Amino acid sequence: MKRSKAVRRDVPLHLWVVLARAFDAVNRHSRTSIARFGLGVTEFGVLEVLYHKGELPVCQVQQRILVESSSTTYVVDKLCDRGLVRRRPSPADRRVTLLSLTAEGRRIIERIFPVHAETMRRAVGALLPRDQTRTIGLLRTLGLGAARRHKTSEPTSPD
Amino acid sequence: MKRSKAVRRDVPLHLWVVLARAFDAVNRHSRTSIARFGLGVTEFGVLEVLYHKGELPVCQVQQRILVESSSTTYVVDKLCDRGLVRRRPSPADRRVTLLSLTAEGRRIIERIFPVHAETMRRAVGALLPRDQTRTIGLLRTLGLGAARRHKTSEPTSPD
DNA sequence: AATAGATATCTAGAAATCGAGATATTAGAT
DNA sequence: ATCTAATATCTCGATTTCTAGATATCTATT
Repeated sequence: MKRSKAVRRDVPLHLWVVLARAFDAVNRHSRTSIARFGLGVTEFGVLEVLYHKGELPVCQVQQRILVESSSTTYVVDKLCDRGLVRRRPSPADRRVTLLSLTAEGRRIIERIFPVHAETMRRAVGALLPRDQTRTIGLLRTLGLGAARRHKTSEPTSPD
Repeated sequence: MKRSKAVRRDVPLHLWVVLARAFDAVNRHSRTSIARFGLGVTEFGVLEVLYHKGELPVCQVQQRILVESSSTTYVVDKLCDRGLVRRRPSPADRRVTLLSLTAEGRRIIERIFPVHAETMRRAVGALLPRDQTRTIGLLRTLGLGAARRHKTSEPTSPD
């Protein structure tokens, strides 16, 4: 399969294209898998992080599920309505709201998580374990670098 | 920086998390950069692919911009309204609609693309060129494998 | 040529996500 | 103490994207 001349030569741009494609391909597994359980990816993300980390401020959940704060509010609202998540004001800092799983929420994520995890293990199974580990290292550098660059270029001028 | 025990041990799941984070971090550069020009990422994607590949059927554009067909229709509508893209029926196959840039569309993407490309090169600049090439290879394998697995598991039963 | 299945595009309505900004609170500097 | 900047959460309205399915056309098989 050929690449266009522009991209074949331009390694950084090619990397960006391939990153987007790989994410999309794996993400489709995630979406389909989670949809089986009547949840959206973001809803699942909230349940999952509370399951593994315990009670957390909204802002910390937000950082982990990779959406904007207003979207977080929206999803948490839905989960509260469905009785899977509970809000309570933080005693330490009156700006923050703490989130935790209800008994029902815990029951559900405990049942769902292992099944979904297995799906995702298969989704990335085209890479050998050794290459998976390599890729983790490379993507961590890439991701952290991109995040840092974005943060430092935001307050100042665009270009 | 530590990882939770569950993920630290579970290499495939960790890979999925890191992939999502890396994509998100780089994607923010893309979004911010493209927003400067008063376009959405998907709109930019359409202009870009028509710019580099010339006239194309809607379905081929769709595959490259990684959204569903109905979303493609939506974005193309907007670009046509703005006079940047033109539709015409394919003479060869009466199901397909061919898309191409108008003079105005070409003018805009010609001006925008180099600027955006440079932003994206910087966005992935945390990796050395050598590591960028390595990552491309690994992500290609990962992405193609995931796409194949998803395709073959879709028509049959979920699990 | 007739039918069944695949493909291409689009419609309609619902759902997810974003951006800007309001509000309250905390932290830091003077 | 006071003032300013930063942080946390939420509201509102607009935009984007999805899912499901309608329609038309094409392909392949019988």
